[in-house]
Amino acid sequence: MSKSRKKPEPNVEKESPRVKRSRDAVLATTFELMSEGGIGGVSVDEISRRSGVAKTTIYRHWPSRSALLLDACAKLRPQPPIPDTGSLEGDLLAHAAFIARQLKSARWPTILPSIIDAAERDPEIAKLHAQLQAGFAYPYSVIIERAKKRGEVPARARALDTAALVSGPFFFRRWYSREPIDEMFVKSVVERALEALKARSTLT
Amino acid sequence: MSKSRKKPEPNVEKESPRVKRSRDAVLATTFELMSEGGIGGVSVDEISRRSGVAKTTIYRHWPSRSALLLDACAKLRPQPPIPDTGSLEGDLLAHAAFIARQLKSARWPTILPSIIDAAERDPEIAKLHAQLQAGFAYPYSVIIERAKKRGEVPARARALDTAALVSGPFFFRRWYSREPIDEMFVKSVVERALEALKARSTLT
DNA sequence: TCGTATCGCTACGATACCGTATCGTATTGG
DNA sequence: CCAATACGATACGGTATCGTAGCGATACGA
Repeated sequence: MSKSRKKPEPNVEKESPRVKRSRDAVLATTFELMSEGGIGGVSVDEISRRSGVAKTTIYRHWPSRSALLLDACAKLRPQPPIPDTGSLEGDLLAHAAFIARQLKSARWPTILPSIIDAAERDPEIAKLHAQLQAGFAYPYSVIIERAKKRGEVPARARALDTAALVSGPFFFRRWYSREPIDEMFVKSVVERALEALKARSTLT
Repeated sequence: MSKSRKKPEPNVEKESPRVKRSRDAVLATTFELMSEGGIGGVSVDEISRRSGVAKTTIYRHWPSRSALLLDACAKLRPQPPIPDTGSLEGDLLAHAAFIARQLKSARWPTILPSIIDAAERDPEIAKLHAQLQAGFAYPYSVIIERAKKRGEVPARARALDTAALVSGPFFFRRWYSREPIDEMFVKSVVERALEALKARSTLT
């Protein structure tokens, strides 16, 4: 009930250096395996082998493989820098270019399909996916909100629609048609999204 | 070497009714399992249990689990009806609405993420994915080609770009933001794609 | 320095899967 | 009707996986 009294309480806040080493090593290796083989390519035995941390130790820190996976996925949030160029067009272009770059070189685009697949059935993963999606949409909402204050777009403009109009075509190229996302494509997609935002006929 | 001579040759063309029954049952069950659990949710033992076809028989028809999976995936091609309303806008709207409907109720959208995931690493699945993608893009190319003949769009318009601009936002909603794809969204997305097609500044 | 928390190692048990082997039975087509 | 073919049932060997148990070694922190 009360804070503490007798036992020093392992103190979740300040971990012993040893447990931190173990935990970090395991999480890093897990993420690495995820990058290589998706969620399905991660096994506890392999994590143990590659990280040098004993399997028993892994199970001392996480109750199950799923828990470990969810924990490791928390590292996925990219925390993108939200551009602030002073204009809606500048912000959107900068952010779109950033996403396009990430899709080409970052590691999370390799993992995401397996998360989407798992989310299709596993509700736990679905929750994780929703969190990732929210973080992904956040920059758009900031950018649109600023544009509203500047009077560049009507108040009814919806950030998520812009996200769909910009990221949608990018994702399509990355995972479906597998075409490269060149600069021209980024520009024209953003151009289209801007028109949608400023159009009289509201989006949705 | 020559066509045939002595043995009646099992005659791949005209299968014995028994083998057809077995093959069909197995393929149907495989597809069913894929719909429920994605590619990863398919095991030969489970197919055998659920279809009533002995595992030995399954291995008499397919050399491996992968071969069976690829065979079953051939059923995925949706062969969508290509609309011909007489105008580019009508065709695109009709086709977009069809895709939107499929995304909501058909079974392949449940399976596709697992294919995408597998294609990220397995070259065999990657080939299958490319075929599916080609079939998916085909209606767009027919529609755009007709519009070119009518002079509705410049000759440099690219069908795959239109596919990205239309299907991209749909896919985004289906698998990322998980919002429903209502009729308004379909209309506005198609509107945007039309603007892109007719814009002076070329797409890509 | 010394007790305790944490660790590594090895070995389990249980399950699920792939693919093969054997052998007796049922269907098919001539 | 009869031989060839396909089939079902069962069992197997091999591997990979998840999680747990026991036990001795080690690093930390007071």
